[in-house]
Order: sequence, then structure tokens, then C-alpha cells
Amino acid sequence: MVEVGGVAGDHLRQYIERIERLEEEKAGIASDIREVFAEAKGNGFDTKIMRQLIKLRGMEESDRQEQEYLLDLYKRALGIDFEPDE
Amino acid sequence: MVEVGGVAGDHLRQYIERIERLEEEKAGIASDIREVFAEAKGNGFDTKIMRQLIKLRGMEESDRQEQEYLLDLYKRALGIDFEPDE
Amino acid sequence: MVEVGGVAGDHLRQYIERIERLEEEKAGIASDIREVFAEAKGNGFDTKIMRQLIKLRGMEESDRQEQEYLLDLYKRALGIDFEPDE
Amino acid sequence: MVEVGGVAGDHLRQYIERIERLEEEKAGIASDIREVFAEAKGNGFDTKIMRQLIKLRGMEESDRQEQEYLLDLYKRALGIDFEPDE
DNA sequence: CTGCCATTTTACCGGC
DNA sequence: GCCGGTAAAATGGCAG
Repeated sequence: MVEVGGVAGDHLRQYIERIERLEEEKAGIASDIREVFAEAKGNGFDTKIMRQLIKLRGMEESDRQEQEYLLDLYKRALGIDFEPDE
Repeated sequence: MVEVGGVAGDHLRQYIERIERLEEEKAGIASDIREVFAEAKGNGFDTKIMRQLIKLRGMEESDRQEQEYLLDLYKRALGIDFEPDE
Repeated sequence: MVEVGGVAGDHLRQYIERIERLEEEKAGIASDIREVFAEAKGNGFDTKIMRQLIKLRGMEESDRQEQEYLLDLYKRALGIDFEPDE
Repeated sequence: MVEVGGVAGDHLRQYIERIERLEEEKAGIASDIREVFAEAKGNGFDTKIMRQLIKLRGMEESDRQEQEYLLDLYKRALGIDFEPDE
């Protein structure tokens, strides 16, 4: 890419403007997501837990199992039990 | 949030699904952005510089204002009560 | 706080310098922590799991239970099971 | 990491405990910093402005260099192959 | 595959 | 004491 102010420059500008437009859209959607969380929070839901849930749902089952397995393994290695009701 | 399987559960599900849909859209746009970068790269543009250009353009306003704000605070801290209008 | 360049200014400077010194120390320790993680990683440990473990250990038992309870509740509200071995 | 309760477990425990000790130190210093801010506030200083001052001082070098780097990239992007030394 | 960078998440602080 | 916004940490994704 050598030309500036010429054809290549125009192309560069077009790429950049397309990207900027897309990023605006992306930011708008991120804003929508924040709004939904805010609304849920306003109705008494715990957004932190909601985020955990969404992450779990999005996770491949195998990944989730692998992670649980490792965490359990490490707990054992440390001799921790973390009984739910103790 | 107390009901399970009842009204609250429905609301929760709706929030989660709305968010997941929005996140899909967002991921789609992120993918579009990547494609534009890839195309630009294929035409000989340096994507790293493009990213910096975009970042710079995005900062020009918001960040410059932040800088001015900081400088203003700084001046106030150095010149408190020296200005007539305080 | 009205004087600048006088007694109050000196005090301000001293406070700021004390804080900056403390923040340097803090940054140094943060760096040490990163090093330990890096070493552990080099010996085959999964640092993400380690972080989870450390967080669990540092958590109040009551908080941990509350969080687990809520996550379980929300899962039920969505009708998710997440059986460990299915 | 395969051994549990064996050598690997001991290593894990040692890493975790080292990190926890370091994090305690870090938390202690953070607490010191809070105290200094509190004392300054008690003597009539505005902690928000103090924080901005500290941030500004910290940015002066690193961030200014970043700005210069960005501007340099920018100029290169606008003037590629116009400079003799490229 | 490793390091880097952007995004996301968490923790903190000040105001109401 | 909560809530909002703001800074730090951590996770994930991408380029090289």
C-alpha cells in the first residue's frame, strides 16, 4: 500500500468508515444488553448470577465438565472439602 | 426473586433469552468487523495501523475532553481561590 | 483547603507522595503475584482454576452458600439441570 | 497436574499460600492508601481531585509516550513512502 | 502457541 | 445503606 490521497487512500478511508459504523452498531447492542440487565435488576434479579447462568449456557458441555473436574481435583490436592451444608 | 417455575421464572427466562439474542447479534457484528479487516489486509493495508487509526479517531473527542477535564482539575488544585469566580 | 504554595500545598504534596510510594509497593507485589502464577503455569498448573480456588478460599462461607443457592435457584427457574455426568 | 495429595499437591499448596500471603500484603497496602486519603480528607483536601492529580502524574510519561506513538503511526499512515528514511 | 490487546467482570469509592 | 459510576483485575480472542 503506497498511494496516499489516491485510490488506496480512498479504500483505506472506506474500510475505516465501514468498521466505525459496525462498531457503532456493536456499541448500541452492548448498550441494549446493559439495559436488559438493568431492567432485570430493577425487578429483583441478581445480575451477577444471571451472568454466571448465561456463561454456563454458552459453554460447551465438555468444557464445563473439564473445568469442574479440574477444580475438584485441585480442591482435593489442597485437602479442601467445601461441603455445601456445613 | 422467589418463585421458581412460576412467574418470576418466566421473566428470568425472557431476560436471559433476550440477552442471548443480543449477544448473538453482537458477535455477528464483531465477525463482520473481522471480515472487513481481513479484506483490507488482503488489499495490502496494515491492520495494526488501521486499528490505531480507528482508536485515535475515537479518542480524539472523548479522550481529549478527558484530558482537558484532568488539566482543569489540576489547575483548580493548583490555583484554588485564586480565580475570581470561585 | 485554601492555601496553595503554602502550608496546605506542602501537605497536599506530602499526601500525594506518600500515596504514590504506597502504590509503587502495591504494584511491586502485584508483579510478584503474577510471577508466582507464571511459575505455577510453567509447572503445569491451570492458573484459571487456581484463581477460582483462591477466591473460594477467601470467600466467607455464608457468601459462598448464598451464591450457590441463588445459582441453583435460577437454574431451576430456567429448567436447567447441568447434570455432572450426562 | 496429575498427582493428588502427592508432590504436585504440595506444590499447588505452596503456590496458593504464597499468593495468598502476597495478596494479604497487597490488601494491607491498599488499606494504608485508604487511610492516607481519609487523613487528607479530614484535613480538608478533596480526594477526588487528589486521585486525578495522581493519575495525571502517573500518565505524564507512559501515556504521553503512547500518544506520541499513536501520532507517529498516524503520520506514517498518512505519509507512507513520503519520508526519505523508509 | 504465545503474547498482546480488547472486552468483560469485579471491587472500590463517593454521593444520596 | 444502597446505588451509580469509575478504576483494577481477569478472561477471552486475535494476530503473528
